[in-house]
Amino acid sequence: MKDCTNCQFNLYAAKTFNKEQLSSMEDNCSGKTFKKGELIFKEGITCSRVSLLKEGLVKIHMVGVGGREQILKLVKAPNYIGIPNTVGDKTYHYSATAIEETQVCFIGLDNFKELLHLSKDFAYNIIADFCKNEILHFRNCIHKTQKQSAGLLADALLNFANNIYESHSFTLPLSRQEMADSFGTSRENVSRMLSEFQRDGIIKVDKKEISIVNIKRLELISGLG
DNA sequence: GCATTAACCACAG
DNA sequence: CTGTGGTTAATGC
Repeated sequence: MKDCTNCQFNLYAAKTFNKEQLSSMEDNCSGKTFKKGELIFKEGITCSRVSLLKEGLVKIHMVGVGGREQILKLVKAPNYIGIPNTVGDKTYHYSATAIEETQVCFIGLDNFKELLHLSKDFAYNIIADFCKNEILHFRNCIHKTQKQSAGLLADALLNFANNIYESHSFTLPLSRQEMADSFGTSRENVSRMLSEFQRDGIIKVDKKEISIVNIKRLELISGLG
């Protein structure tokens, strides 16, 4: 029934697996589709598996000070989500929610470990991914503490345009509140800034439809902070 | 002082 | 859930 041969994770990280190893993977993974807004895993519960994001877009979020929600990052398929929760106390330290129709494949922890032992390339790819992520997080950390909200909003819009949708026009998958939760401002501020960007001819906004008119200006705002 | 930035509140679609 | 307007507090010329 299941066939992991053409799973993008084989191409992405584990293309060295042989037939037997693949069939072990096939026996031990299970796929599930999540609709926009559906929770994939929740902060606080026990973690016993790794999630492979095969299709879609997910927000990684965590409850912060005073119950305030913080969106840490968006993850686009194909990617792993939740591996850091599989070590130590094996508890999810953050939640993942689908913000677009999303397909996830779960693989049991023991099986995952076995695969790590089986393939150096597989293991190395995961480490490489983590390294990239940590550096990204350092950069993000600096931005969030040193930039003011207009710069952060510009960053967010550029991220959608350049990395997530690879287009100057896109539909925001997040509400204004969620945008605010991404970089620690108020939803009012996000509304206002989007209006201002539009007024200044930098973007065009129609509800959640965004198109970037003047990307140079946006980059300038992002750079100025 | 005066300007800027942003949070909080209230109210209208 | 959004967009606006008023108000207030903090910070920096």
